[in-house]
Amino acid sequence: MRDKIDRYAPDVIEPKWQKRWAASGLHETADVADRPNFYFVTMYPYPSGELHVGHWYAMAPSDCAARFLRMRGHNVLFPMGFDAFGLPAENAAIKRNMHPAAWTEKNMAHMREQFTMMGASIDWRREVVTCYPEYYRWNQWMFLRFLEQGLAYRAMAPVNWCPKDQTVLANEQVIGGRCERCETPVIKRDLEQWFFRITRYADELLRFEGIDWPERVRVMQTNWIGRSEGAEIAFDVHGHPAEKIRFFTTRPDTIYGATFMVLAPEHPLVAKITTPAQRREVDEYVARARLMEEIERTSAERIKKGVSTGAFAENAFTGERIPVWIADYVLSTYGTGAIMAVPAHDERDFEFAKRYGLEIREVISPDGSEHAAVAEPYVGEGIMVRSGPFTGTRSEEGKRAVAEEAKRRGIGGPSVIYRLRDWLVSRQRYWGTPIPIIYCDDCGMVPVPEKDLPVVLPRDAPFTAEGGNPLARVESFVRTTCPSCGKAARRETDTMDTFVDSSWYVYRYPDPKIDTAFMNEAVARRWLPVARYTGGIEHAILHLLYARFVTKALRDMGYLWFGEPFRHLRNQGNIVFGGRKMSKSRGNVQPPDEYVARYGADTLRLFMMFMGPWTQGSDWNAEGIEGVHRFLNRVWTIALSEPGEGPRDETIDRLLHRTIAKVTADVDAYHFNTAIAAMMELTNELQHAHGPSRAEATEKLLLMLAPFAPYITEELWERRAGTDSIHRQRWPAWDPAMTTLDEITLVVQVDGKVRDRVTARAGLPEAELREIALASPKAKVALDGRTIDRTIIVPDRLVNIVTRRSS
RNA sequence: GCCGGAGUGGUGAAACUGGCAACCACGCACGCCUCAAGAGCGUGUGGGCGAAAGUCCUUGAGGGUUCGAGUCCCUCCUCCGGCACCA
Repeated sequence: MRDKIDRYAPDVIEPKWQKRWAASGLHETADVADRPNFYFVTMYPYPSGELHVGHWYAMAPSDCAARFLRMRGHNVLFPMGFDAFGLPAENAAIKRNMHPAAWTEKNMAHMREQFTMMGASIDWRREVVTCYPEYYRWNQWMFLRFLEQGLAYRAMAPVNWCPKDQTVLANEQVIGGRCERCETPVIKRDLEQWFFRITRYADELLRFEGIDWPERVRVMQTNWIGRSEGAEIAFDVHGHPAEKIRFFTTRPDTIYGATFMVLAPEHPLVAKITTPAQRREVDEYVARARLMEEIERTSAERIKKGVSTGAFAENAFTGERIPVWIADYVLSTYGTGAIMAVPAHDERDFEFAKRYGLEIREVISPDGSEHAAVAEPYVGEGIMVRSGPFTGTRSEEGKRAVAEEAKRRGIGGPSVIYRLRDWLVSRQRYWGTPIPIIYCDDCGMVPVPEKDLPVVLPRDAPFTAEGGNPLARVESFVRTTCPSCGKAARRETDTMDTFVDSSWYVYRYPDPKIDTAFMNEAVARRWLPVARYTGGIEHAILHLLYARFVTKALRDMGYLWFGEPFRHLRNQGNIVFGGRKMSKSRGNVQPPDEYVARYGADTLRLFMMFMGPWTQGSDWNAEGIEGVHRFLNRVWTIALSEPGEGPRDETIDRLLHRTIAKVTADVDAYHFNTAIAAMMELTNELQHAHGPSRAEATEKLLLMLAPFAPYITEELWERRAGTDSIHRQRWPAWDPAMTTLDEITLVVQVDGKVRDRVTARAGLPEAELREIALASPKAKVALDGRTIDRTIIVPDRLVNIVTRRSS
């Protein structure tokens, strides 16, 4: 029998089924079905050229879960697309003299083939490609809506600037303070930039009610938003009656210890209040701070240096004149860019005061008594001392009381600030969505009228190594007429951050072709919001936060009926190779194709899932791939051999039910590795089984394996004369009564040490278990000379005989 | 420094609400099959002592709770990830 079976040949059967599935439309999802709809999305990739092992690790298990949900009775939409705008395409244009569009198209074509090779059950009719005008016109449409709502605005902002390439860089293009391309240290430059007002949603973004997201991601977003409660207070500046220095503090209870103030070097008041005597020193310091910003300024433990402005402010609570300094440890981008410095109760202020001989005055005491000297800052809470009318007040109460007093006096009050800053969305780059704005000398800034959308990216642009934005040099693009007055005007040449594209793409999948709205609401109502979203943990903050923000904004404008895009989120860990996360830009990608050629896609899929827990990630090491390949070979042989004659085998039947229950629970929980281990165990047992139990178990094994290894199971299903595609079958059912063992191994312990193991029938009463244990000869030996105190019985598991200590 | 996550055989790893530590694999060793190689199949494989039966030890370190701890509590160490002068 056995020798008639042909060899398992993935190189033959995989292409065969690729063709057949494409021809039969197996992966096309209907919007209306006799089963409930389920929207399952895996983060789309950047079309970097080819799918590497990291992409497989993201996709293969997700595809398995999508297929599983189909067999479990859902109508699953599992779409795919490409995050097709972005800088690497532009760099490729410069390096290889190839247009970004052509480079991107070539990469997408190759990657689509690779997805097909993988066996991913993608409905390609719904593909979304963000660099097509049909897509990005809706970025532009949204931009205009945001503008109307005050959610998009233009402001001067410091941005990352590479002096050699003469271009602005995105944050992600700044690596260790240097330009990713030429490694020149990056400096800050002030430029007019476009922002999305994400801070308007800061509070709502802190709430995660009703969504099932990993704790880790919620914590990361919460920290990123960084809510702080405290007070905002303003002090007068001596000799400048029109100016006040506003500052934020989380410790208003320490205000009587504010012996000086510090402004960020970029603070607008610096130029106004600096005294002539200090001007030169201040100017030099400010210039230096700007130049060194990225590399030095952010380095962790540097010495705090600053200079005096020569000006004085008045501490409104003590009435004292206090000097105003500038120092780069105060950030212009956080709070108001100014602080009251309380050296006795803040480590940074303490260090600064020590260095420059500024007064250090204790105002919070752990025990309520005053201390003469402050050897080191006390940052905890305590009782206010030397604090005028507040002396004797506890910190918590003092915080509130001081803030209230400031409010009463009209100089401030309680306040909440966030670390989160508005989202800078403009990029001085070609390969992105043009921002739909026109500048007219007479009318000023004019939005492009909706009827004129999309503002199409011109194909021809000068791509040169000198850098700068190629779009700004395309005269035919820049020159236009004012929509408002008709006179000659200039277009905005900045393009949008690609995170804008990805913040709403999941709303496009249900009908990517609709050209009257960003989303086909009638169709989308059947799918949205996303029931399951999977992707890399590296997107925990940026993409996932932006998508939440855009969703809330669209909801408030009446375009969406929900405020959270992703109901359920799970992140796979990273595939690490050579000590770093695998990615094209890091140059450490491992191509999957050679493994596919050698073992087939099913083996590689299975191996990806077998390596370890999916959410944990893994170091890439292909050594174990042989094991899963052997497993598929065994399945092949078993499925094509005759089961033989024999009676039903209850042990096999029970194992089968147990396996179905385990695999079901495991796939649901993304525990692919243990699901595969369970199927391997079943397979190992089936090799020695015969008769109807084996026949039934083999068929159900194939069904369970189908989401993991879609090709081999489809081929075997066909050869075993199964009807239709295996991928249209229902997931096997199990009987809970059959998931228990009929025979158990009872562990007999004496004083917690294992002394014997006895085979017994399952479900015996405690009294009987005790008798069995006491009858064990080995237990008797161990019990010799001891008095039994009590016995602990865990049904079907263990009996522990506890003896009394004899002395 | 702060916030997460994790430390288990030679390796990847498993272990439900505390109940047989190491499932399933890789690798290795020996055997079967073969002219041979590969593939396939079988047996063994945490460590110590022992010829064996057996026996003691073992989940980063140390303490604790418990009849019983990889799992719970305390202290500490190491690694990975994120944030990092955030007022």
